[in-house]
Amino acid sequence: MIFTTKAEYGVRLLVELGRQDGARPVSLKAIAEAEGLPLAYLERIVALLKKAGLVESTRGAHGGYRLTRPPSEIHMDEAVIALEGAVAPMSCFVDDSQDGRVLCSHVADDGHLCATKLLWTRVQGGVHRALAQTTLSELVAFSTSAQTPIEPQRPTLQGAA
Amino acid sequence: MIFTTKAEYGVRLLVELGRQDGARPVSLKAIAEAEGLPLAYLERIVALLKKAGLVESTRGAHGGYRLTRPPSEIHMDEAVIALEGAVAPMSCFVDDSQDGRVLCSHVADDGHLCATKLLWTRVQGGVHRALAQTTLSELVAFSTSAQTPIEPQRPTLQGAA
DNA sequence: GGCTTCTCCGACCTCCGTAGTAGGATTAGG
DNA sequence: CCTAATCCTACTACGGAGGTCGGAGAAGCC
Repeated sequence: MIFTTKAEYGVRLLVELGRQDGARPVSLKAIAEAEGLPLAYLERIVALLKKAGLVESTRGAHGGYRLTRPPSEIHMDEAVIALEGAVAPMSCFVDDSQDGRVLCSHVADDGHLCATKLLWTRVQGGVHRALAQTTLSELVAFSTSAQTPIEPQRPTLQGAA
Repeated sequence: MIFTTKAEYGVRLLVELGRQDGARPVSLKAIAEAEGLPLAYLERIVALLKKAGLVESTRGAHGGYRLTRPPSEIHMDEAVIALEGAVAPMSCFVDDSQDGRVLCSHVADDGHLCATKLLWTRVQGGVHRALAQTTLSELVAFSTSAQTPIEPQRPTLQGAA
């Protein structure tokens, strides 16, 4: 169960942008060198972020990329979904949660539902919650060696088991 | 971000075993036919569950597999870890959480930490929590068309955002 | 004892997505 | 007009997912 490097590189790219003040655009080349990532590949990744409206670009000399919003308003669920596509733990997992019914593609041969659907739904909820609770500004602060706590800011009931 | 079919098939296998009373072992062939899964592939998957001590086997005629514990005592984190290996959202993600330090393989070229580590740690926590809160007995109940709520039994503070 | 029915085990295969490259077209400063 | 940058499409290599095959042990049953 892993994300791909698209998510990894894309998030690092966003952090790199978030570290800047945003006055001037930052070129991909600078980011690629700072993070040690392949430039040509980053181009494809940043295109996903642009399509999602998270960054904007300026072409030509002294051009580059800039965040469209302050880092504190960028939640990572948006970013990761833009980079990875829908976050679903299983391929048969279409998001039909809005109508309350839980169905699967291989529905019910002999009268019983696909048991894993319940599990994957909960997992997806957990992932989505973790992503949504994390903002880009937190990652920026964390990366600049500040001691951001791993646990998100919201108090949780359960003792971590 | 998906699990593989190992997790899918393995969980369905466990549910199929949990649906039985556990008095007699169930053959893989019966499970494969009931779930419509390839028998030869299931063999490899159930071996993972056996190695993890979740099922036990009886060889020979009328043999098969059986749960080693009642379904209510089988939490899905154990099962999924047995099936998928460690649940880490990124390949560079080694679990060094016990010593509190958060480090990554590509540590810090120019003085700042790997920003994504914070994010993946939270995601992993969310996944792990969702898995640990779900027991096999819940999945069994769910699959037999009972209306198990998607949200786990624990009351949660946050409104689902 | 010899079937049959199972678990077990390792080697093998195929396909597809990930990760990355190559090469260019377009846009904008200086 | 040259250079620095984004943009865009096609191409490639590699590894793992997903599955198959053939056979070797184990245990019940006649």
